Amino acid sequence: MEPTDRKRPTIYDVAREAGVATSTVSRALTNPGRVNARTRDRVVEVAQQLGYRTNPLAQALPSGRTRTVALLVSDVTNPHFFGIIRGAEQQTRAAGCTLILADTEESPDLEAAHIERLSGSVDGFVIAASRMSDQQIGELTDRHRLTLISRQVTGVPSAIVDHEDGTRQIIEHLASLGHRSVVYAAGPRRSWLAAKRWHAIRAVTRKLGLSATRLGPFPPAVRGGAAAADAALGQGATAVIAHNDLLAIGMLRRFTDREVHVPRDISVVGYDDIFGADFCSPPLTTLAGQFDEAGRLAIDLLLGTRDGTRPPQADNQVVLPSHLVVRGSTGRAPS
Amino acid sequence: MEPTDRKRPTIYDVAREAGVATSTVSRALTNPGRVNARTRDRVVEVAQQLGYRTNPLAQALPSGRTRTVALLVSDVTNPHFFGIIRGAEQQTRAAGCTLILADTEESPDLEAAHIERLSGSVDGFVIAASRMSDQQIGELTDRHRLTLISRQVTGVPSAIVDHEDGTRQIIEHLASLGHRSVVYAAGPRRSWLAAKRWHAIRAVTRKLGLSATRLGPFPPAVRGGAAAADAALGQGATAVIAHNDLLAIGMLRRFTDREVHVPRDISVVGYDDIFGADFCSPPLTTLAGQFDEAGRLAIDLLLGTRDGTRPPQADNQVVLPSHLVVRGSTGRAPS
DNA sequence: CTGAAAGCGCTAACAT
DNA sequence: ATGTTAGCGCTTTCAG
Repeated sequence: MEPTDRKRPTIYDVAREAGVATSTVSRALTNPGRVNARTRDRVVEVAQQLGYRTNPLAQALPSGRTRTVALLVSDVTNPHFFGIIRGAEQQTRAAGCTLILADTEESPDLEAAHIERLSGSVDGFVIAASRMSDQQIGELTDRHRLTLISRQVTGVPSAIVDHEDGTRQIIEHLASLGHRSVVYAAGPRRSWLAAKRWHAIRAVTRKLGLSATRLGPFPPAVRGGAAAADAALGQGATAVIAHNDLLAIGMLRRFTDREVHVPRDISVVGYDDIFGADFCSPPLTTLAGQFDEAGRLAIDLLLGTRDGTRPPQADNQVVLPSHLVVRGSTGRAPS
Repeated sequence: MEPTDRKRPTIYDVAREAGVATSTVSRALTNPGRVNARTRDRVVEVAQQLGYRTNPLAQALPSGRTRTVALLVSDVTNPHFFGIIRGAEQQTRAAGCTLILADTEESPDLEAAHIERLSGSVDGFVIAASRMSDQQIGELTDRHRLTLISRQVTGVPSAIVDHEDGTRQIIEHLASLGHRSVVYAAGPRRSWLAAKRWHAIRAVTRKLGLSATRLGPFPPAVRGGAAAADAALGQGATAVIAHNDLLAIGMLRRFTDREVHVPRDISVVGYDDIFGADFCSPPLTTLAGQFDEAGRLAIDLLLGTRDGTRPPQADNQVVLPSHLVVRGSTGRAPS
């Protein structure tokens, strides 16, 4: 009976106890099949009874594989990212890896800084709603493994929720209620999504013979809603599409304050179907998508662990379906 | 001009280029002051121009310091943790460290599993709203560095928001509105907070001559609200204190469905002042606390980086102030 | 199939 | 103040 060592046992301890070389222990533990079944069993058993735990750092140093991935989000307190975070966390864990979460505070520089800092400690990056330019992202790709969420860049794997078809659903819904024009309360200037959404709105409205106006940009947060609401009112809008639910909720509040009745006087639509969209007043009509699935997919794409059940998309740019959830914030256009 | 090496430069490259030993480079970079100012400058400059980045893994292996901490939360999608997560993330970054986020899904076993898995890759753990028993936590403390949020265990550093004084504020508010009895819609059985809150409610109601009833436990989520609301109604309650805002919001919705008018027929109070508490219908009266500060403090306590401006508390058990935010969900007791 | 030995990039005594 | 020299715990050729 040896004295109970305070430190964790290493492969040396296991090797000695099992009467084999450390290399055999290493193989038995990480590469079974390349070692005799009997020896492997012995090693595993000894490791087990010694309470051996592999040291992830020591493992990562020679191999270069850290079994860790980083998820960068532009704002951890934005409920929009919940689904993404949870999905990514689950899938990372399922792959036996660890997730590092970093908040980039809507700043492309902070994004780059985080990547710089973490490179070397992680196997790859998932960037949600990146604020970097296509070029910056392109340069990063040949230096690091990375996948994108809610952003598409040629040659970079990504998972997004279908904004084009979704926008069509929104516009058709408004048109069916008799609205002849829509106003878009835009998100940040650097936001790829904001540009895409506006683009889609223009395309669909044109096709259906509606008119579209863009206002903003506004901060994609509840506090951005007041200015957006006022601007929309100033335009005499009958229907406004907010860049996201946060902004939409902020607008709802402002309308209430100004005694503008939604949806009697004006209809409001958001994007994302975040936590709260169903219990704000009135409940928000919004475009829902499976963001948790996007989080999972992004990890799969990064780790190369996608199961075969899904057909591989061209260029690994996955587009997830979206659907409009109609609630109380949209109604017939005022006559 | 050397060929542009594809791999990152190491201290060996820097040492060679600067004409010093690797140990000097190491010191110059991590322990300036223990090296001649001139040599240090040279080393730093060479490192800079070579684009040298220290490899965190290699640094962690011999030193044992990973400069990484893990934050365990019971549910990443619960807005209650936003502030905590953001605060912890900020403070971790400020200390030059990295934060790992793990979701424990309300399970004490998953908590333990995460700790087991991450031990060795992190310098310590911050556990928010731990579901583990005092004993389990106690055992962990002599194996790992750890601090607690929203939980107190003797001998373990922690940061909590004052629930006792907060509960007093809640009860006095209700009493001032003429309520003579309160119902507590309890959280999970394993929740330390749920026990504490009920304890505080009993103490304060007794002192003020009100009566108190406990219902539940209910899942601390919006979906738990229906059952809680029905139970409260069954008790003929005039005022109900929900375990947290999620549950309170769920109750609000159920009351609306059942055409029970809040606050005319029944008053509702929550805890935490989460995202959404101000725009649900009616807006929720709730106990607010600085959870981002709790997150920051927990990291400080863990890393030993607390600035001296705050007086050290006994046993490092910090209690943050709380205050009641009165909104539309509370009103005079029905007569 | 297994063992010996050389690192991975950095730190930390111990010398000088 | 700086250089020398062992490691940290694990992986991975390369032999056998």
